[in-house]
Amino acid sequence: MPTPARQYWLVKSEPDVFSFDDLVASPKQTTTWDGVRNYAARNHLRAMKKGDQVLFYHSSTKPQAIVGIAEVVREAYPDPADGEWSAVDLRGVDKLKRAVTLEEIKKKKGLETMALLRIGRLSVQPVTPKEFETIISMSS
DNA sequence: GCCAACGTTGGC
DNA sequence: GCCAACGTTGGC
Repeated sequence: MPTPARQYWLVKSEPDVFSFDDLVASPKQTTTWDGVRNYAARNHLRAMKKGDQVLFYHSSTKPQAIVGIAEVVREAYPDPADGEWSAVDLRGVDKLKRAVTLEEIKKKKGLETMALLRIGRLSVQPVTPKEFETIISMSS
């Protein structure tokens, strides 16, 4: 079977609760991404494949920004607290040299259609390869 | 199965 | 701290 194309995602976290630095400081830089209780978000979790790249976004903080890149290291399995829901394991890969703020994303041509801007409250969302690339280019 | 009430997210 | 957006719950 051919290797499937790598997919891209974005997850939100309140840094006061769990920041990207917390992820990197975790054993093996890996944590269980659980507690998601929204069906759209759950479906995205279930679609994640090992090796997919995940933008790590800090919400409810100043400034809100994408701060790092994580990677899916374990595909969806039952949420430890409630098996009806799903969890994945994420490993912190790279902290962005420069955080890409929500304000910059709003202004950037080509990112108008990012789920981050369109679907405010979705905590796990898909990102297109082009959007991913643009964010990376903005971070250096 | 509809929809009003309620709860939560998250930008401002 | 406010409140808009919107997902979820529960009565009917």
